[in-house]
Amino acid sequence: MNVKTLCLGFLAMREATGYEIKKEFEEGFFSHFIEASYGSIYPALNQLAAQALVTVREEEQEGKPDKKVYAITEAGRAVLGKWIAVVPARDRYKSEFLFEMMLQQYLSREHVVMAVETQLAHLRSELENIKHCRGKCVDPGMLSGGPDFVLGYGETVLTAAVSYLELKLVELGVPQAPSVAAE
Amino acid sequence: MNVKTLCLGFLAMREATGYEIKKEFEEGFFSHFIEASYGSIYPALNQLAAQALVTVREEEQEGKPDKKVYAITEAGRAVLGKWIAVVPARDRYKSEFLFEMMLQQYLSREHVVMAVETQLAHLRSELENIKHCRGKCVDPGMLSGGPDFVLGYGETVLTAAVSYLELKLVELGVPQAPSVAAE
DNA sequence: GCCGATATATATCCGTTCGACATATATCGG
DNA sequence: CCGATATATGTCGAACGGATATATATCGGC
Repeated sequence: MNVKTLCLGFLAMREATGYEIKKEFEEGFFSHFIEASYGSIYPALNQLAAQALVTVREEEQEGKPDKKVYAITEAGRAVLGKWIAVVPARDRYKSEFLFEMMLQQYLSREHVVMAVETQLAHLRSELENIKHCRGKCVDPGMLSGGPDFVLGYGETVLTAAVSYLELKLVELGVPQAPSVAAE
Repeated sequence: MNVKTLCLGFLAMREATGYEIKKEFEEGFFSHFIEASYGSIYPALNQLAAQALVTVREEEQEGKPDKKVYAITEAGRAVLGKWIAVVPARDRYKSEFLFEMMLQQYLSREHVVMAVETQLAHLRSELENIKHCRGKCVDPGMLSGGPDFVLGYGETVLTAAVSYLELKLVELGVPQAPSVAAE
């Protein structure tokens, strides 16, 4: 599933600029399971426009740089249906944290504790983000099933991970869960 | 955390060939949170050897291709400690499955059910793999903390995901969980 | 008041990495 | 006997990530 498909999929929900897409891939509904850099988003949008799967509308702004707003076309919606109707590939998961934990014997106890606490902070901030996304989700005529399903999945998995690490911190002899504010 | 570090980290546990490293990244202890292709593993091993962080021993075999067995050096263990003693970066997670679920409205109900069942099969096979790894883990003088911690983390997260999807399948009106043999 | 940091916005560059392919041999099942 | 699978190393092109460049406006701190 390449960046072109990801951008087209996002534009199927609402029109946006390249900058906004990147931001939403970092903070929005898609942030838990999608990653893409400017270096791949901007070329992808150009290609989509060249194939007439999206339209571009240049808007001049005062005090801010001009922007190019991309919107999906009917042809775009049609090919999107084809591009995503494939047997989903295995999830891909990479974790520096677990790699370090695997090689604990090469690290000091202090570093291990720090790494676990860092990971906990990351997981908790993602959980916060999901709650925030749920808040945005209720009012608009939002496609109900999709986001709900996806946010629930993320919430379930992250909550389980947090519980596991909190337990492990106790086993490591760390006083108490330093509350949510320990970012 | 680049492929060079990953290979060095693996070789810190036992000596191996490039082929074996790739296999273990797919099936072994590291498989749940590490990915690397031949196209990056073989060049990485050559670089590690050039820096004298690993040694190479060429072994001729009958009926099989010759192999190059890589083993970490003392210098290698020293730099490994430095390379992994960094604040771990955020986990990276990409999921075609969740992307498709987000865009359910562009898919048929049959496809959604198929996608969920495929995902369930993937998760269950990973869980099986973890159990299998635990089996291998007990007897050798294996570094106890590391693998245990990591396998437990994976087990926790995967189990939570499986439960969530089983529930969603019922909500989708799919008769019954088609047992573990539904790969 | 000015200086640095942050936000908005697009774009390109280089290095890393992936996925597919090439090569070679041996075994196993239909 | 033929194709698939396993062992083993390696390369190549395309995709991709991370950093940087460019331009402007605002906001907070000293």
